[in-house]
Amino acid sequence: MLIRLDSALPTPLFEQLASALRSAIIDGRVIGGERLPAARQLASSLGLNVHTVLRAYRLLRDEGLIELHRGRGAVVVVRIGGHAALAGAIHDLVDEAKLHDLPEGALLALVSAAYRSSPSSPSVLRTAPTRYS
Amino acid sequence: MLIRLDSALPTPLFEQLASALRSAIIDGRVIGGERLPAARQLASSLGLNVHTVLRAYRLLRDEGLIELHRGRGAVVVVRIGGHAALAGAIHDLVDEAKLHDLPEGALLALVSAAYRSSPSSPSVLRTAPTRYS
DNA sequence: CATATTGTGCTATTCGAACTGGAACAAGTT
DNA sequence: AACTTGTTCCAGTTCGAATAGCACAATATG
Repeated sequence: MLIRLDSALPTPLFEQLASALRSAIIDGRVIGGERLPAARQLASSLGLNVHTVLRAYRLLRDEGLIELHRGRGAVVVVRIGGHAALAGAIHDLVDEAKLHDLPEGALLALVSAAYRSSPSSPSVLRTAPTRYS
Repeated sequence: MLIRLDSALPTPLFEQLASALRSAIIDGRVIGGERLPAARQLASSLGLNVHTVLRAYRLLRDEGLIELHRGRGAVVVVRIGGHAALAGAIHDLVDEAKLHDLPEGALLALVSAAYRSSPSSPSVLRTAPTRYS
């Protein structure tokens, strides 16, 4: 597993790290049950602070992709059937978006909006209902 | 068009506004050639600063969804064939993600990573190549 | 049992970016 | 000419990321 991090990018380091690991898990390059390196070890390998690595690990744990145990480290969760369908759907969407010359940010925002369409709550209402055009 | 904004959310106001307009365009609820309300007018309607609205407009312009002209306002770009296929691909992906109980942030990060897989550049290399288990 | 390993929790600090806001300006419309 | 509308420059303030150190708890290992 090759991990490239760039502190100059706007994306936080812990997010870059989590993203690399996440993609590896979804793509099946890391098998369920496999153990990730210890946080302190990975931190010194990448020249990062332990907290940064642990934050990435905690993020992946909250997403249900890995498990964290004291003394045991981080272990990839075993998923039945894997994530092939998900990976395929992602690929299809990206292809379609590039056909439309849609930038990354716009695509992400659209996916985000669609994700929240179903169950989420708008919570606080800042403005009164408005109509235009 | 009903627009709900919430300054308490972590998402910036200009992004919330852009997101609402973007979804409306992609979903076809706003037709190509149609004119969006003037920035100052929309700002006072929503209780926002003009900059916030204009930043949302500028964002949509950079994404190729609208055009901005002084004295004329913001006009939705006319797209041949519309965005039906794109909207469908987004819907499919979100469904698949929810089947896997994948949180929104994780989904967005995966899409982002897939988007950059093809042409992007890793630029600066912060760490030496590393291997783990 | 004793020791080392590994994640958890807490507090604090520094740094930079991002968001919001005000005012003047430029280009187009009427 | 007057008005409308987006553009630009500048400033203030808030917020999060990253780092750091330390003590603690649970697990593994000998």
